[in-house]
Amino acid sequence: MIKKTPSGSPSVDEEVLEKLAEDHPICKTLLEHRGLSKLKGTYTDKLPRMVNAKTGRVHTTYSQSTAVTGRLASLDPNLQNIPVRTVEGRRIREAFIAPPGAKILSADYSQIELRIMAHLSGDKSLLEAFSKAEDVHRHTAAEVFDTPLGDVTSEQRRYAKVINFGLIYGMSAFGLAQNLGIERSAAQAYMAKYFQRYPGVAAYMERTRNEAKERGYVDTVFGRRLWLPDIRSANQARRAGAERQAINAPMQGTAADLIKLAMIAVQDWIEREMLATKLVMQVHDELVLEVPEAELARVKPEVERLMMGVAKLDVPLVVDAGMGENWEEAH
DNA sequence: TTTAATGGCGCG
DNA sequence: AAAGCGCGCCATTAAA
Repeated sequence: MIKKTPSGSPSVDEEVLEKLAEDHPICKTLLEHRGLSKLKGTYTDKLPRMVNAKTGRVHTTYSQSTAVTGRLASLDPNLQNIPVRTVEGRRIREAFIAPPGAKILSADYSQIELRIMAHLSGDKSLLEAFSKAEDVHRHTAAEVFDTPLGDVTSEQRRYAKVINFGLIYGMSAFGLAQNLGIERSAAQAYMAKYFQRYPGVAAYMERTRNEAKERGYVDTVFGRRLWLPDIRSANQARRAGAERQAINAPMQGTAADLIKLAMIAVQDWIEREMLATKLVMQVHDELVLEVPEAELARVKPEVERLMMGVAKLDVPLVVDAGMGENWEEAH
C-alpha cells in the first residue's frame, strides 16, 4: 500500500524513501542530500546571519502562549530544535560555546514524562521501578517479555522503549505495529501484556478518557487545563484525536509546569547569590546555563538540587547534568 | 514582494 | 476512517 499525504498525493518522506532504497539506490542519495540540505539551510547558513551585532550572540524569543500543553515555544531562531541525533548535526551543536572563562552547563530531567505517568497513575510496579532507580525501558521489557531483568536483550529493550513512548502519545496497537514493523496481532499482544503488568496505567488511561469526556477538559498536576472541544465529536477521527490529546496533555503539561518552576527557582537563586552565571536556554526538559569557571563548583550541584526539588511527586525527579566548552560537550 | 498552503523534518 | 503528543522553519508552488 502506497503511503499518501493528507492531500492525497503519494508520500516521499524518509520512511518511504528508506523502503524504496532497497530497489533504487538513488533514494539513499536523495535522503543524504535532504539531510545535509536541512542542516545547511536551517542552521549552518541561517544562524550566523542571526547573530546580534551588539552582543555577538543569537537571541531566541520564547512564546508562553503558543503550545496548548503549556510548553514554551522558541522562535526567531528556534533554539529548541538544534540537531543532536546525528554526528553531522552534532557539529552544529558544537558551535554553541561558552565565553572565555566560562563553561556550558546542561541539566535535564531524566524520563520526566514517564515519571509523571507513574505519579498520575499510581501504578505500583512503575512507581517501584523508579524508586529503585531502574532502567525503565529495561523494566518494561522484562515485564512484557516475561524475562528476568538481566536477560533483557537490546532488541527487547528497544521494543519496550517504543511501547513506553507510544503510551505517552496515546498510540494504538496499529501504530505500534507500524512503528515496530510487526503484525498488529503481535502489537496487540504486547499492549495487552503491558496493561496486565501495569494495571494502574491501564486504569489511569481509562479514567482520563472518561473524565475528559465528562468535563470537556483535562488538567496537569498543577491545575492548568487543556480544553478538548472534539472529545464528544460525532466524527470518530476527531474524537480519537482528542482522546490522544487527553492522554498526552497531563504528562507533557505537567513536565512543562515543572521546568517552569525550575526556571524560576534557578533564576531566583542566581540573583539572590549575585552570581555571574546566566540561564540562557530552556529545551522542554533541559536548562542550559553559562557558568564562569569560578562558580562551577557551586552552580552545578545547586541547579541539580533545585530542579529535583521543585515538586514532591510520588516518584523521584532525577536530573542529569554535564558541562563542557560547548553545548554538545555538555551532554 | 508578501502570503498561504504543502510536504517534509529538526527537536523534546 | 484513521491509526503518535507538542512545536518552528525550510523549500517549493501558487496566488495576491
